[in-house]
Amino acid sequence: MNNLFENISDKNKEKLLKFLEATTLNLPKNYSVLKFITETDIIGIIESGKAQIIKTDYNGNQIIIEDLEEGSIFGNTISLISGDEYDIITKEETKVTIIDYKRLLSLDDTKLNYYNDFIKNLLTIVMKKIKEKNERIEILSKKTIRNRLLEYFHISTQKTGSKIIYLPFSYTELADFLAIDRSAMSREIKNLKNEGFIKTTKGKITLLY
Amino acid sequence: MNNLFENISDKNKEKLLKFLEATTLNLPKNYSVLKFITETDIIGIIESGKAQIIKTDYNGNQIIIEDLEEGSIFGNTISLISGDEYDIITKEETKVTIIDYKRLLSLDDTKLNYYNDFIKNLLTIVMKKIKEKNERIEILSKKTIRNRLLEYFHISTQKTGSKIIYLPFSYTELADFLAIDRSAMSREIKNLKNEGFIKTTKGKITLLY
DNA sequence: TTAAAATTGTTGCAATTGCAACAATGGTAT
DNA sequence: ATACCATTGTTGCAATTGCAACAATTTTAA
Repeated sequence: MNNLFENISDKNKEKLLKFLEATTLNLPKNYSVLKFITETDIIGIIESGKAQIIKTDYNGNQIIIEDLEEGSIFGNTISLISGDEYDIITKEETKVTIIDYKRLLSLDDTKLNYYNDFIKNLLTIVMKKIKEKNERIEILSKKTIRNRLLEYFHISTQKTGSKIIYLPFSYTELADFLAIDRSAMSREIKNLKNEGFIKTTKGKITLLY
Repeated sequence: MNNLFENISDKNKEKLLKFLEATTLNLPKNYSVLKFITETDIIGIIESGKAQIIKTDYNGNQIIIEDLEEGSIFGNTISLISGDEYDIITKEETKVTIIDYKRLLSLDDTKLNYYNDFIKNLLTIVMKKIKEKNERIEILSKKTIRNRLLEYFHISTQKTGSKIIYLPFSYTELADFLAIDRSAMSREIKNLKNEGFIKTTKGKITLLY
């Protein structure tokens, strides 16, 4: 389940969004989503397109907190966007729906059964997000580049059941995700190849162990 | 908000738990919580005591995924406890309530308004958890020990508004949390002190910048 | 098509880190 | 009080890593 509106008909979805006073934004590439939002407590849904949650720390360094795709949700409550340290930047033309979180919680019309479904869907998505965060924490807890890579491989194969890993992003982005220097990662991948642990083809890594 | 039963009376809490066929376990120190659980999809609530979610990786290394205190919730859905890689170990005498997650989602008696409250509380807690995970990811994304410490300090002061940080755990545990070698951390803290950035007293760090 | 931009590969070198080993201190249980 | 265990501090050293700089390749946009 990846869709906030699972089990909710289009008609009911519309009703619900009206109840929640949802607004929809169509944003071009490389735009800040949050610039258009004035409420303090929101949940956003990526209807189409791609975006990233980016944090800029006190030194000006940026890290990608999360990749957002179609169906992804975000929000200050959900994804820690407090103050001006966080922003969400569209990576392509993106359609976003914004709902007011407090309004969502106060809406207590139990006659609306699709409202219950909606909350449950939200819960499921949010829990899945925790799983993903835990996985990343497990990776980042490894002290060497090699072990981060191996942990990443391990998680991938656990998910797909396959020893072939199709990288969902570029090596540059993988290095960011693993929080290691790209060139050092490149060196370590070379080592793993030389030692016969892996084989690489364009955008694909095959485990030989 | 930290309590799953916020705004729910004791009477309704009891009713709800009965509906959910909840079971309560009283476990001594250093016991595996999951050993006593047969269902596959559960949510656990720490009623009293302390525990830790621990992952053992394929090399046998253990990392602490999360500290659980009174009021904390956990579960395979919530906190990624899949297979035998994860376990929850009590750190003292601990009382745990277990509910069936699927039953929770299928329970659709909208007449029970406290059920809605329960779901909303659950949602709020889970979102808070994401915030915490994001914070840890931000810390672990830093490449040097110094920057991990400074990020940790930064987050602490952001939360409390104070330049005095009361460490919630020992230095040994802090090093684990930051995923760095304890002795190397000790060295870096000494450096920060010598350079006049911080001052330390027992269980307390004061920022001088 | 072609120029520009982004991604990838490579390597030397300095800096940081983990590791190991041990001393010192503090806390706890008997 | 004392023996035991956990936490903390310290340091040398080897290994790993980040950084910088540059070449090669691929992708993108005009």
